[in-house]
Amino acid sequence: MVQKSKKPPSAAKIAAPVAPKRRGRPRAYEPDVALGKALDLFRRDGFAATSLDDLSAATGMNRPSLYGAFGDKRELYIKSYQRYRDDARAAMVDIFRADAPLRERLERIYRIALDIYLSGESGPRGCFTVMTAASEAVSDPDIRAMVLEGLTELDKAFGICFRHAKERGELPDGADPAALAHLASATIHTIAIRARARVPRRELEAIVKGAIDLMCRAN
Amino acid sequence: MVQKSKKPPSAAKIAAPVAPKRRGRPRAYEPDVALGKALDLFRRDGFAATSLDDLSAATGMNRPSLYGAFGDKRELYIKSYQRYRDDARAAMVDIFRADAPLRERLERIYRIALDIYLSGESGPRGCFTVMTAASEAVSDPDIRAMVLEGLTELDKAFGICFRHAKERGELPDGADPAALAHLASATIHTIAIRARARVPRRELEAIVKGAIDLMCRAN
DNA sequence: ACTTTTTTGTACCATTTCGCATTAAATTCC
DNA sequence: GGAATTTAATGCGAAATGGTACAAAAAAGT
Repeated sequence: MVQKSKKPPSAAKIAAPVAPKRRGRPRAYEPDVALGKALDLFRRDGFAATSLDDLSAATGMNRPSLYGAFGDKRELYIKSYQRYRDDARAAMVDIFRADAPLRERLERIYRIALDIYLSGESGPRGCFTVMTAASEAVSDPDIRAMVLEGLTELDKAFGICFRHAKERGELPDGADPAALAHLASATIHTIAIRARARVPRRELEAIVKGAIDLMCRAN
Repeated sequence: MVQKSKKPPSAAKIAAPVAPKRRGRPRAYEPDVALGKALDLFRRDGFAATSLDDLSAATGMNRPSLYGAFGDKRELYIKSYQRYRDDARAAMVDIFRADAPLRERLERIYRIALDIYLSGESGPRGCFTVMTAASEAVSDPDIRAMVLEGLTELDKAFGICFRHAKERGELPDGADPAALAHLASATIHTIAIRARARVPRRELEAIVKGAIDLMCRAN
């Protein structure tokens, strides 16, 4: 159950990613890259339209291995979503924490977001949080909770951003950081959706620019 | 192939919805209400997770009748989407055309939108355009075109709204109607997504209020 | 060399899914 | 009343789907 139950208890403290000398037949796949492939498929087609055969083919693992490594399809979807969130957070956290002017921070956040949403060999894949909200979230309480967490996490990050900017005098006194944060999230959501409709990057950047102009001049 | 090939050519000009005296066994269903039921299902579960059996049960039509009336599953989905768009347009067009103050128009539009997104017996169903963008739009060009049309139609309606308001002096000279329209659409999208994550109406209304405040005070 | 452990690979099963072929029913036209 | 026409109802069938049983394979321990 525990993520990394590799090392025998007698192992040295230092080594974590060294070869742990597992007992049986070695794995023919790397769990991390396999999960990445699964995520790619789920992001493109969604939960219901992605079959275990598809996943098996994409990961190179046969079905029993898939099942043994990640559990059933739903569990794999959940793990894929967590992986997506981890990646997205890792890509943005530095920018959210950075001590740069508001406009610059927003520009960098949206650039990263567009990179994520527009990537994909067979068309742009959008935002997995939005996709999951649009599909499984209504019927599956656990997944819905994760989605809600993803949405509020973004709201909060933007909220801190705008509160910080207001304290530094980058925004007028009347500015409402919470409302601005919701607008910043809304802009994320709208470009994620439009990306999947294959709106070209140019146009999405124009939408972002308009939104940033409004948010930076808010009163 | 033609939508309404009911009347014999000798029929009177006046009568369109009167009983057309069809030749064979009468239909046991009303196409309009059946399509409405199908739309309900598709909106809740999406294309892939809705089976023909589900549709058959919900509409009361058996599978061959479904097929005969609407074509295969994909065609039924497309017709459902068109129905959704028609309904949504019908619910909003009067407000977009009305000659009321900007703030009031926006408030009314978002109230209608929330009504649509939050309705549904088994949980809120969100916006079908957004759902379709999040699922079939990447892989199906025809559906993608419809989604894109839906997105731009909303942008345009809001655009006219803001341009009108600017001409009437409700917005400062520096205001950018196109950018505001994108923000208004973004607000639609964000509440549609959050609705499916079961964010309560109260919170959605607060988000809408914050957005309206910003849009009406835009400079 | 033999046992133990872990993973792989093949094959299978029950169920679901979509689509259609065929027959039975209900209505109008003659 | 009988032919023609349109729809309903039953049910089939081929394929796909999620999941698992079971034996072979590959490594470490003894």
